[in-house]
Amino acid sequence: MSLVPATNYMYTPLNQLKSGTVVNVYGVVKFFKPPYLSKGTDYCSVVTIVDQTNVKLTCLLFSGIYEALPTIYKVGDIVRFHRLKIQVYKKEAQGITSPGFASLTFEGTLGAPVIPRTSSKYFNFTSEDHKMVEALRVWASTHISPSLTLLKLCDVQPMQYFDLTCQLLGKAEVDGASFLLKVWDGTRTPFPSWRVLIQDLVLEGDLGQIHRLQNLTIDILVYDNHVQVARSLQVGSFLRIYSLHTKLQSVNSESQATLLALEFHLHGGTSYGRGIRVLPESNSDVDQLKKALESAELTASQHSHGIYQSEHEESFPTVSSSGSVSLFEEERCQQLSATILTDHQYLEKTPLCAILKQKAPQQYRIRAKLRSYKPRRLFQSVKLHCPKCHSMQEVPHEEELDLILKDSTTNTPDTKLQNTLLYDSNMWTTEDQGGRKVAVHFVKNNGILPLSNECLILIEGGTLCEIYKLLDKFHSVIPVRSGHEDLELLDLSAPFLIQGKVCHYGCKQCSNLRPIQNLNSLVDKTSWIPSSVAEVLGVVPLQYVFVMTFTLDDGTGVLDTYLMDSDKFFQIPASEVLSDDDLQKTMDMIMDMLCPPGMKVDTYPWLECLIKSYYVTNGTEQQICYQIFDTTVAEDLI
DNA sequence: GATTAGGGTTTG
Repeated sequence: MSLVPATNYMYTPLNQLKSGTVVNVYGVVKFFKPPYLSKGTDYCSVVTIVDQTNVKLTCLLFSGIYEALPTIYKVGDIVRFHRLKIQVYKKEAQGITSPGFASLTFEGTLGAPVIPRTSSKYFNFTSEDHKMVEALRVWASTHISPSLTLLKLCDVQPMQYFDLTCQLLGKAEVDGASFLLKVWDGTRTPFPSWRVLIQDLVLEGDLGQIHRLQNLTIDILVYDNHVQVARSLQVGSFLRIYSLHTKLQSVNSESQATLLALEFHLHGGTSYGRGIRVLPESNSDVDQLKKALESAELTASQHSHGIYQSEHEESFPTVSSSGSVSLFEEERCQQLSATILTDHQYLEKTPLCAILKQKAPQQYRIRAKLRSYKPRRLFQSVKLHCPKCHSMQEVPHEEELDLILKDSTTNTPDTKLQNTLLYDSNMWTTEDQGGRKVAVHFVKNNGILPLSNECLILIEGGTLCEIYKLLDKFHSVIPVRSGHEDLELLDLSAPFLIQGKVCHYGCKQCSNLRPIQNLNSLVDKTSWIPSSVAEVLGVVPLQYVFVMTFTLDDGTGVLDTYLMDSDKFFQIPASEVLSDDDLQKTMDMIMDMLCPPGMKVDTYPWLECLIKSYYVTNGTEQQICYQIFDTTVAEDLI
């Protein structure tokens, strides 16, 4: 530091920037793309900062040297830029590196030590800088919401983007466009990770460790521009992977059971800061991660030692409850169980300890208690499932739905498409909302308008609130827009049919939309059965399902099993539960009955269940999963 | 010496 002549740097507040000037600035990172190789000659990092003036500045930072770009690990970090050029792009100020650009980065956490991260050999750092950093920390603590995207694997949900801090255990070439990373963070995902098929020999890493950690490891596929970065990573290093995408996939296995697996993708491109950054051992998050890994490793090795022993024992014979159970006893058991079987009553009961030692696929009848279940919140357990491609997605929230409807109906209704043989039309112009036009088309039955409670209406430009109001009076609503020759369905992000308070969605991948006029081919134009409407419109309807993990315990062993069910298990339709307070209360009641809060496990009721076992395959190893089937909650509980 | 990218998720 002493080699640098004492310079008094002036820092320009972000609300006083002038185009064409070169300035020094301080700011809190609001958004950033970790450095990546640009299509030119340099590395690039895009960083948006904000300061106490509440003005944002997006900066384009280029350098031929990766380390010369700011070492930002997360949103909330504080940066100091020297010699940043201000220019105007799309009528807004923009920062760009100018000759001699240099940066310092600090942790943004209040109270954390103020240690600059930089690759500069010599830099100016005074008590004034110290004060600047602390002032920004204080300001940010009340003006910037903490990032919610840094998640542990145990907290990830199907279908989300998040940032993962992890250790690299293995890597493998998959094909030119994708590369496999095997990582862990010491916690277990709510569903087992998918296993990407690779040739055994191409996996680089400690195979023994990967095998021992089993489902504590996840498989991440990285694509396109991330492949070469991934290829260069050192096994054992600590990483932060930004904007990692999860997707829950169900695949029908040989045993006909549905396998649920969580996929992890780092898609191509750098949108939303997608990328990978190596974290140094000195990073405080790495410190915490290491502790979590150590304790998880300990548990895993104990566990794997147990499995090792059991592999050398004779495989456990299927235990029948008492040789032959009398019919009377059988009935009594059924009555005492909170769940009953809807088929396969002839199967004999198997203790969980025996199931845990057997191969898949098998079907079992068990009697156990529900120790715990996930997710705990009802709305998190309801998903949309495509019976054709088995993809799983979240149910859009009402606010989301409102936006989807707004976004997909920007064009005004075309009067040429109104009043056809299929429907009579009416159009309104709203007064207070900038003249928004709403068209409603009343679908006729053989040229005659039916009673309103049997009438399907097509609506253009209506808000969710307006649609709900119309549903009080009319049978069903289909949101549409004016196409070139016919009214057409909106993008399948929007429901293709709404009845009561239930939105019926279609699968974007499997549907092949057909013209609205095809509604004419429906013979029955009064009952509007969703599956029939879907069929004539070329929509593959998504099914509402409950997806839950039940941890079952019968005193001999503990088993995690999945439940994927539309209405048979709880006898509550998953499609209606989100919009019906009474059904929600019933659901909560059932769950409290099956797994009473604040009570000892001994006092929980017994559940009689049928479960299927099946394999999740992973080139070198196989993991067994279990799913509940043909079981229903006893009626006297509902 | 200019270029790179110019925040706003893939569709594997």
